[in-house]
Amino acid sequence: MELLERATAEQYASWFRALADPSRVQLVELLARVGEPMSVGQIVAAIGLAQSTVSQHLKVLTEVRFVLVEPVGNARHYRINANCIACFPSAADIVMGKPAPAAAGGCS
Amino acid sequence: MELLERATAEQYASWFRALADPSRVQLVELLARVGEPMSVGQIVAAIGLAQSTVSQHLKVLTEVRFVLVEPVGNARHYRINANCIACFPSAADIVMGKPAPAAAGGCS
DNA sequence: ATCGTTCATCGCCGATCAACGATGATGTTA
DNA sequence: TAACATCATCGTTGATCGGCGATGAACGAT
Repeated sequence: MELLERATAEQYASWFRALADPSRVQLVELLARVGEPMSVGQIVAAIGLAQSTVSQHLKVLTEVRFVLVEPVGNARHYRINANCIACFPSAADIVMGKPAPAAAGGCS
Repeated sequence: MELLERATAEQYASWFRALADPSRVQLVELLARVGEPMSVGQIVAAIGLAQSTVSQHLKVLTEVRFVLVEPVGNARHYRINANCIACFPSAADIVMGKPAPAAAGGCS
């Protein structure tokens, strides 16, 4: 009756936690729908939260690599990481015992 | 530049939030691997947390219907809701704009 | 060099969370 | 009825979170 490795469980949990907030869900959906990179200013205008708040959400999403950054001029362009989204462990994956995507932890 | 409906985003977020804790990930994985229903006592023995804590986690998981309950004697048997797990919205689903599973909110 | 723009970070606050022990509710068994 | 077993709920504590305004760092333009 052993358990899923704690470190693995924490990895999964951190991925889920990144999407455990409605604003971040909206943010991800926005970036995915728009398709092309967006600046923070554009995202702020679309989301309707303070700039600092948006920046914080973007930090969370980039840390788990759901979102990628690219500095352009003095701005920063954020875009969806289609790769990581695709390899996101759905609950079904966990349940069915599929191995962690991309060799246990690395999302390109 | 409109957004994903707020209520929809909150629905998704609540699903993700249910798995945003490593102990609950372990719990779900355990129930899924074992396959058959487990009593709270069995789960407590396997997880190694206090009974009240396990009970609380089970409440969270049943509220989003990842887990189902069935009273048996004076015990309660918890088991994976394979249905709901299968229809769990992966990040990819959100991104690709798939409709919410099971007519917007109902998991059997 | 001095603005103005763009964005990250800091500090704060109220709210929520995870964990626990203790208690209560419910049903089984003696 | 009287114990006992099983589990949910309550109340508390310390930690984390989401939001904001303010400040600061980096860069382009004047």
